[in-house]
Amino acid sequence: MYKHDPDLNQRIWQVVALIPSGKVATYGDVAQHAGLAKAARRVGLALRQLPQDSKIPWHRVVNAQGRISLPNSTVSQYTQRERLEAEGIVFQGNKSLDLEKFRWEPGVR
DNA sequence: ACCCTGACTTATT
DNA sequence: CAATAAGCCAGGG
Repeated sequence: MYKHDPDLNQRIWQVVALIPSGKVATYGDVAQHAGLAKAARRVGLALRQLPQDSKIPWHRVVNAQGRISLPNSTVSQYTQRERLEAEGIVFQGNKSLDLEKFRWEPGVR
């Protein structure tokens, strides 16, 4: 898609900003939509660089297993789960969510 | 250019 | 379902 990378983070954040409330996307999905098909890890970095006062819904990004990919015992981890549940996302087994049901897919995969 | 790291992923045990 | 191993890609030292 893009031949240049003016700012990879911005592209990634822009994609994340498209995820609607009540839905989630995997790092892989975001990467693909940003034109980085196999660089899911890069997405994680971008989110980590995201300022806390940002309006980007970073909490709507989870891993391919439908689990929060933030290190345990971190505040952000709680924050993410709280926000997701507040949007109607339900966790099963108290740790993973149903991707089949909440995954956001504007295009194909 | 080389090596290590990581909010990842998929396949295998 | 949890633990491992092997891929993958971009950053940073």
